[in-house]
Amino acid sequence: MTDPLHRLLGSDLAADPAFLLARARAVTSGAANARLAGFQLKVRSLSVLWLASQGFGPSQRELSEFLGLDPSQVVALVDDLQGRGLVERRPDERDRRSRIIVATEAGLDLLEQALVETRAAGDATFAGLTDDERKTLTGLLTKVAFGGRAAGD
Amino acid sequence: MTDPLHRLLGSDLAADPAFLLARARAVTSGAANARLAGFQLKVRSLSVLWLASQGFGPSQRELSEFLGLDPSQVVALVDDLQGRGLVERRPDERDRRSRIIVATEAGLDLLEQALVETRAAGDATFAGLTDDERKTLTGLLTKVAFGGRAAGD
DNA sequence: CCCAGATAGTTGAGAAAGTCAATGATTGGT
DNA sequence: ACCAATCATTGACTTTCTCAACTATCTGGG
Repeated sequence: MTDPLHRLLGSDLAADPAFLLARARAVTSGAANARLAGFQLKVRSLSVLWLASQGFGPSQRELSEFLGLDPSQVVALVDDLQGRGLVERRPDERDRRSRIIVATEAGLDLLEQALVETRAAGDATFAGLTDDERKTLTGLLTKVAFGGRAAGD
Repeated sequence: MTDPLHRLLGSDLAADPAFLLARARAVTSGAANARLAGFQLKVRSLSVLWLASQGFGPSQRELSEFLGLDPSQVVALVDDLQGRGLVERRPDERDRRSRIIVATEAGLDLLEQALVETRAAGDATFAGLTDDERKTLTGLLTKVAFGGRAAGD
């Protein structure tokens, strides 16, 4: 085996869900980031842009909580996207402390192109799975990622 | 809903496997790290200790590749564990460039205690899943994490 | 109305993690 | 014996994470 991975696949660690999660995430986001590099985006910034483009009008706090990021990280992310004219910070009429993040036309355009790339990256990294398996995987991951607050709850 | 997560669960992002992987990983490793704090360990260092304790005698390069880390990160990890007397760097008789990492008695003791904690953390974070679902999840994750080089190949 | 306490966003500092190039020792092939 | 490749290590540098502070604003109780 020129492949040192093979040997350690028999370890108990290799069967640990937390470890597998970490490695799978590294693989997928690495691949996605590589494909997004041309757009000056990463999965992080793309996620913000994406959420800003579907009519939800998320506040920064909502982004922070949904993405699992510190509020200050969201500030940096939005600063960057706004500086490039991809999103806007709009006032929230109900709460003047809050800012609503919404994608601009340019943001929507870029998003559309970027999603083509990430879908390609996803197809590559999930190539070993059938369509059914992918659905199963996303279902299970949703439960883990949102502590049971899945669609059915 | 006091819970802002709920609203954004309907977004396309919420159905994206790469995003779910990132969030699920953040949840699980966050919980595990919290439980490991008392041992001055994190999932990273525990993984090294674990792999060093099962008779595989991994070299640092193997650790680096298996864990998906830069070799220099492994140096730091092993330095720390070795400095605390939990692992040793042994010469590889076949290749004197290489160092074999193996857990000490103290390392094995600590590992045993630490694994109790991580199992508890795992039970908590995967509480929403049945045993069958957990098996399915680890199977699918293995394929993603190791690009198809799973047990059966 | 006014106050107290909580919350949204922002800033800045410091720790941890990730990336990359260079180096010395060693290996294997020719 | 030589040369390219490999392993571990170091150091520099960037990115990401985590926290504490601060301002502006909201909410609920008197």
